[in-house]
Amino acid sequence: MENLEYARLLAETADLMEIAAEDGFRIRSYRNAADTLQGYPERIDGVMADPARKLTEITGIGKGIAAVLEEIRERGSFARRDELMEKYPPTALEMLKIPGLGPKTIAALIAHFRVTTLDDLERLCREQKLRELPRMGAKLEEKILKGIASLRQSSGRFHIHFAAAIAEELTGYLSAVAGVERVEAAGSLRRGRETVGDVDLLVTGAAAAAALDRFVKHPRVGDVLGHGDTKASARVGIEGLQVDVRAVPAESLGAALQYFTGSKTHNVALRQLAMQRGYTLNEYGLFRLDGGERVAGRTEEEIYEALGLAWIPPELRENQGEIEAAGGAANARRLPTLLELGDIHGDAHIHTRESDGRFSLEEMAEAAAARGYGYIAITDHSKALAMANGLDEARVIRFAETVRAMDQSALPVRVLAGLECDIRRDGRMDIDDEALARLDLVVASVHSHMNMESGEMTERLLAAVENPYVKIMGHPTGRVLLHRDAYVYDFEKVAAAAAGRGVAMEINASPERLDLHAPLIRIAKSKGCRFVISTDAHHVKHLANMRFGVTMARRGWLEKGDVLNTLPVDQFLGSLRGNEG
DNA sequence: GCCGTTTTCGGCCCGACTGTTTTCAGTCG
Repeated sequence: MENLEYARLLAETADLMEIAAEDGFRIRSYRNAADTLQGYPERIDGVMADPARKLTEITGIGKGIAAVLEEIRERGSFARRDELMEKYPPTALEMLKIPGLGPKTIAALIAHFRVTTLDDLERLCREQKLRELPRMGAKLEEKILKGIASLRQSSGRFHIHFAAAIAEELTGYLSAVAGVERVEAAGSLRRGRETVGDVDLLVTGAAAAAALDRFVKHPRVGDVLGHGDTKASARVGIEGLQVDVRAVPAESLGAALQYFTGSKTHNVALRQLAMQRGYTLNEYGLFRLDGGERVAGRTEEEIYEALGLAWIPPELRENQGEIEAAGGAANARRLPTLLELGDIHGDAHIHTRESDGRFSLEEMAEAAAARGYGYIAITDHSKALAMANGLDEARVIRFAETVRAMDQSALPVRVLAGLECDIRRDGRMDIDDEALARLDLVVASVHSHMNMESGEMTERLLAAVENPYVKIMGHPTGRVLLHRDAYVYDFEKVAAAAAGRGVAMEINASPERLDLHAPLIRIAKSKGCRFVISTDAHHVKHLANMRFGVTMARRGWLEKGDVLNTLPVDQFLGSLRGNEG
């Protein structure tokens, strides 16, 4: 079993324990252990199989949780979890995802109304029954209804890093089958959508059909939804992500990739174009309307070329002007030369143990060097995030001095002194200017009061942009994928102000945020904004999330020149607000 | 439940807001 799955069982149990009002410190231990496992560099299964190793050597795992992990390994669950699952409906965990609904309220609803499904809960809210209970009222009913609606919308979708990991695992597994030539992921995963509903894999080679048989026997495959000669479909892992594997003849791989990559609207537009030019396009190739002769299909490039287009990178295939930009004479084409991961030279939003990160400055610098970066900015939280042990003015100043005093030549990369400073309700910074002035860069972010009225929120962000020390707007819309919507404000107005003041927009590469997303990136660019792609890493392994931020930038049509952290450190610093020229 | 230890039990993170009250429980970050 994967570490992630152990972690998930522990975290879910912690949620249920909270509803059961068990001891808070015990719950935290379960959560800590789950976090530890999630970030643990080795497979836990391997540690357990090794008689020379002990689980309790891992910090955060003691005798109790070690026994739980052994039990999970043997039978996939453990006693405490089984009891709680028996006691509460599975929807209890779903309900926790509704913002504003916490364990206490859920426990009360279950005890009083015997709620077992989201439908039950929805009906109770519509019938205004919740207000019969103490401390519950109209606002809560409204909030829950909204939450259920957005939960329904997002259910069945998965974060991109999760889908990518499964796709990569299966690609390796299927590629190892003798007689398989190529395995390619298509679908929204290939386009780099921030969440995906299912994964599409295409397999070519003499043994493509054998690969389908192998796929359904994969140890993590659960329900097999279908299994024929050319297609197998199954749910993978305990999360149940649907994966479709298709056997494709090599001569039509390009056509199949094009077809299954989509998007639907891109393909509709492309087929219309094909029609105008006397062709018909399907997953087997591009054919002449008169006579049915096949003119392309082995590669995507030859299909686009036959239609008079440059090859369009999958990230752009959303029918947002990419077909027009790819057309015309070769020298008149307007497709951007998209940014690539290798263009990135530094990471400008990183947390350490000073606030809520899990590693030291030196360890994060080491990990950045391993990625070939030249610099990082350490940007821990400011004091408004008390729970994250945010820095107050004195600690900010001390931190800046510590970084200045460091022997930078002894560090594996250049380390910049930064801060992720909270934007307060009134738009002022959480830290006074005198302290901010000591830093190399300030990322300004909203972490509170996310439900302000649009006009007020706009004013708040405009005020933040006015602070002379703010260099970057952190996760500008505040959305948390599959969990919380963006806060509402006049983005164009704020983007225009940021462009005017030289404040860069962050593209937060954390797979849970991916904020900004493509449509807003294009708006910001049209207003003259520049961008910084940052991982918001709280763990050394989070630095690898940069690829998802780059994908987001590509979806937003960005080129190397739009992104400041493609520059070497001195030019990067020089390009930030107030340092230009 | 974990950790650290003055080895056998005490400490573990908390400030602010919201909606409901009329002094505060629940939620969030």
